[in-house]
Amino acid sequence: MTYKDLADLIFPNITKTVEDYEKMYPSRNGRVVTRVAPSPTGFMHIGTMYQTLVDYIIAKNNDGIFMLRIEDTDQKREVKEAVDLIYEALDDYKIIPDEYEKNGKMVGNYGPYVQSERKEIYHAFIKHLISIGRAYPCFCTKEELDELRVMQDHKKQRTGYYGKYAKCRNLSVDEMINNIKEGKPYVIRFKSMGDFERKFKFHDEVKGDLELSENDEDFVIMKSDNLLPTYHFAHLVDDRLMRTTHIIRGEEWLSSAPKHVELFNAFGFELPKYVHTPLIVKKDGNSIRKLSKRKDPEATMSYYDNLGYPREAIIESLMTIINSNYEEWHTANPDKVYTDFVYSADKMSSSGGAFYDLEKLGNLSKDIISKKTASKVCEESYEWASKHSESLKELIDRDKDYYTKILNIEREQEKPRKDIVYYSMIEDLIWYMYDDKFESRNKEYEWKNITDIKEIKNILNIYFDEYYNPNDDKDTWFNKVKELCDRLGYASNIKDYKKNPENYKGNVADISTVIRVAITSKSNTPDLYEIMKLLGLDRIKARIDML
RNA sequence: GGCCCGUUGGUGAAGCGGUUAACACACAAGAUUCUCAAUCUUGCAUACAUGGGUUCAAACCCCAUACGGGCUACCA
Repeated sequence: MTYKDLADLIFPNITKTVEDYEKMYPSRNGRVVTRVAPSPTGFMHIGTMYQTLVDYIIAKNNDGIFMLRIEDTDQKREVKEAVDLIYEALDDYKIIPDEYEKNGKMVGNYGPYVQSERKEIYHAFIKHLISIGRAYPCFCTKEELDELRVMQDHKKQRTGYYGKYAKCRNLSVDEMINNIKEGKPYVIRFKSMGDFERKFKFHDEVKGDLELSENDEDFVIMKSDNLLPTYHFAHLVDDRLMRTTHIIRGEEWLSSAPKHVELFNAFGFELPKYVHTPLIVKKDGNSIRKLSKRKDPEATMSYYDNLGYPREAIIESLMTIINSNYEEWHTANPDKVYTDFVYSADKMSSSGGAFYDLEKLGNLSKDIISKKTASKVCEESYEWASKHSESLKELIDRDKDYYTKILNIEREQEKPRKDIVYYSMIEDLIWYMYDDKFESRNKEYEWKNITDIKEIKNILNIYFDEYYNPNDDKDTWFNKVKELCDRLGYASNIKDYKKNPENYKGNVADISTVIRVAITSKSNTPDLYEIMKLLGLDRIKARIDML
């Protein structure tokens, strides 16, 4: 019996060869090809988004092709609907892959793009390996492997299935065939020819030139339960056949790179470029760790959606981690889109992990929102509210025009107001502009220096009877407030007040605060003049009567 | 335990043998026709993990130590 017989026994129905597939998926003539390859685990991790951006940028920079491939070889972890979630997330961020598969519809000629649909292809490659004696069935049980590990551990040796410990590699072909015929369960392992003591040069686009030990493990390439390949083997087959030129993946893969190199060599395939990106980490007390979906809500893209950050802000903040010179570039080129930025792998931080800074995100975000027009903010916040906030949606629905005007306060000016960080905070910022909310929601007036209600009413009565005119422009409006100050014994000029506070009952800031609080109940609001204009005299009077 | 990667101010991060060690966030003070959000100005920190080398010269090169991270699965 020969290896060929063994291969035929294991894969009797596989007739296509590696060469056939090589012809079916020809080289793409030097075009850059990247791919993001998430597993459908039920949520979109921020790290996946980060990775995606790198893939996307590299493809866009080089007029290349960006693919989305679903890695669903682990059926135990799979979650229903998770695939849709991935498409949705990319869609939200307007990152449209050039090649992908959705609802059974395939876009691109190098698919299928879902690993569970590629079984036959993997099998053809494995069959080839078996027939040349570079892969073999392993019948070791879970218990045996555990035992081996414990033993190696005890002897202080490297754990793993390699060299003399790889006992199934020494089975004769006849024994293997007999075992299979007896129905013993098995996995397929790669037969390594490597020597752990030997080093080879490996170039990583981020880390530079490295020296790694050769792989000597007979690692599993096909699982026993679903006959699907492990990541290592799928990477080889998929990225070869899809002609991926740049493998962008997290740093955690660096240590298995020797496996991949040996695999590519075994087939005589040219190695793609590897871009091992730092992980997104966070500080947890004294230790640093990967962002985890269980412990860190901010690890999941839905966290940002729920809060209502504009997507550009997320992209922007991720881009600054990807290449720290991005921010500088963007200030120099404010009109360009982020895909115009030229990514360089060697500028990527090679240090342990990248911290995702929510504070920085907030800063970026309010800057971005402040630069949008009021109607744009209206539109986007409405879209957000439709999914996440019934009450804000209701408020907008009442009168879109009025809502837009509120958003427009201090917006159309050289340095627009920056107080909205994300859309979910809008309602908290503007509720007092709605009469019913004002009446019901807050009876606590935030009076500051002047708290005597008689004095307050006195100030307001005089102001509204004799000074306020809705038709005044802003300068006139403020001058009248100052006139009122002078008349009532408050300093209209703060500098004067600071020099001789004992000469006055207070100053113009105190008077402004009284008006502000009476009308809005809050001591901090945007420009009072604009608020009063928007509210109109009747509504203002009604509010003052409520005091 | 073994193998690999890393360590620059409060934080992220430039730097690639000769720099006053950028820049951004945060922070502090002052300024502005009202509060807040901003904006402007200024400031800010004993920042190159430690100890040895190599060199006329080291954050940058080499070696050790410490610390952090990753991998060490029929998970990706």
